[in-house]
Order: sequence, then structure tokens, then C-alpha cells
Amino acid sequence: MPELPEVETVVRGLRTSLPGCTVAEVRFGKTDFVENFAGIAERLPGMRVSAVKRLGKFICIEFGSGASTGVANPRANLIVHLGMTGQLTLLRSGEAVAPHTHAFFALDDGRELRYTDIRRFGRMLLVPESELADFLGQLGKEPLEISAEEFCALLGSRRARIKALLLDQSVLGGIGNIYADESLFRARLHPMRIAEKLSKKQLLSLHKAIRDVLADAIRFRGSSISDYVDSNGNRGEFQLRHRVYQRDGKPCFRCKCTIRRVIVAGRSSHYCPRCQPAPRRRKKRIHR
DNA sequence: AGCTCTTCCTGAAAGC
DNA sequence: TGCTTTCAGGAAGAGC
Repeated sequence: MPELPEVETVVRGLRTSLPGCTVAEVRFGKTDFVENFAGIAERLPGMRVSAVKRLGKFICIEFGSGASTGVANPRANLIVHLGMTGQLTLLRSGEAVAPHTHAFFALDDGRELRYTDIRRFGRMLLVPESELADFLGQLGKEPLEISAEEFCALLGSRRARIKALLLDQSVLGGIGNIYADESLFRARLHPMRIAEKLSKKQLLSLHKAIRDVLADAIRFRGSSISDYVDSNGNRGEFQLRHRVYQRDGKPCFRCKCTIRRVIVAGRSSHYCPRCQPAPRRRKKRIHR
């Protein structure tokens, strides 16, 4: 599933050759994952890519005004969320079309940017520059940019389970199920711990664990569990280095104890019961 | 505030 | 063998 490291890998790939290219033609297959597909098909041709960015799990392809359109065409941003199975790949226009490919952006250099998404949990929309600030305002903090102090302040007063908060995109943008579990393992925190009850030391440990895990995962070009590939169609390798994610029933790399799986915040959560001890259950009050 | 449940969608895997 | 059912999950919305 594409999370921050996978999206970052896709963005870095696109960034090497997409800026400067002009869109020649836009075509769509199914459009139920696109907001205002007709508007995108009408607006983008003639516009030139000026930058490619990552915002949490969103890919942001920034378009400046194209050479042919001039002042009448203000800046706009094509925002893409890969959902569960989304792929954004750059190919030559003539190449065979993979099944479930639903968006085609033909470029002026004979290549094509294609969006493929088996389950169509992904999303695509065009955000005018004037509305980008509003869009960004809904996103949580960047896990790789937030300071330790800010991280502690953000989570330390919340009464929700720590795993739920890590997955909440309006708190931190970019962490999904894989990296939440891997971060909690490294910080030795059980996913059901209540954030408010964590010590400063534990929060600082989690902040570092998140940074370390994400940086490692980016170095290995993300985790390919099922469908994830980068902009060149290559799989990542970080799935080979997961310590707990989808390792339930297998021995912990640290202590050999059997990794377990529980549902937290509606998600499978994998943890080592010895390295990540369960929170102490509240003592029952005895009323008289 | 925060939890659970449901919906979206398809393919893989399990069940019969 | 082959058909049917179940499950997985990011995000949003409903209801509690």
C-alpha cells in the first residue's frame, strides 16, 4: 500500500523527467475516482509541469501556465492519491496498456503519464493555485519535518490510542498501517497505548522511530506488498525488512517471542507482546 | 473527543 | 474442479 515512502519514491522518479514537459492530451477510462474529470481534460492540455511534490500521501503535480496559453491560464495542481492499489507510471505512448489503467496524460515528448488502479480507492483532482492553501490546511504535519517538541505537544494531550493517531492523516500526513506498526515496534510501544499516558521519553522515542523507519523505507524505495511500483514500474524492497508487519505467528527478530495481530482502529496491527507490552488495564473502581 | 460500523472496489484465498 | 464467500484496507461519513 502506498504510504509516505512509496509516494516519496514515486515523486522522486517523476521529478527526474516530468518538469518542463507539456501535456498534449488527456484521456480517461473509468472516472469515478476523479473529481471533475471533464475540467481536467479541458484545462491541462497545453499546460507545462513546473514541479512534482509530495504532501503526506498525496502526489502534487504542479502546472505553471503553458507556453501556448499565456496569462489566461493560471497555475493549477493535479493532486493524486494512490489509495490502496494506485500506480502512476511514465511510459512511451505506444506501450501496452496495463489492465485497470484509467487516466492517460500524453506528453509533448512522446511519453505518457498513466494512472492504473485495480480497486480505484485512489483519488484525483485539480486544485487551482488559489485553493491550494485550503487543501493543505486539511493535511496533518509532515512526519519527517515535525520537530520532537511539536510531536510531543501534538500527541501528548490526546486520549486516543497511539496507533489510531498515527493513522489519522489530519494529525500526521503520510503514515499508514505498515509504518505505524513498524514505528511502534522500534519504539517498543503497544498499538493500544493511550497517547496521553505515554511519557515524554516514550514520545521522543516514537518520534525518532518514525523518522528512522521512514528514512530506511525511502532508502529501500518503499514496500511492495501487492501492487506498489514506482514511476518506472519497479518494486520496492523494504517489505523484506519489516520487523512486525504481516509477520504474525513468526518469531520476533529481537526476542523470538511470537508476533501477534490485533485489530486497533479497525486495522490489523502487528506487534511483539514481549517487546511492546500491553497497556495496564484500568483498575476497576470498587463502589460502596 | 473518539470509537465502531459501513461503504467504495477487485482479486486472492479459503470454504464447500 | 469450480463456484461462492470472505477478507484486505485508506478515507470519509454516520451513529453512538
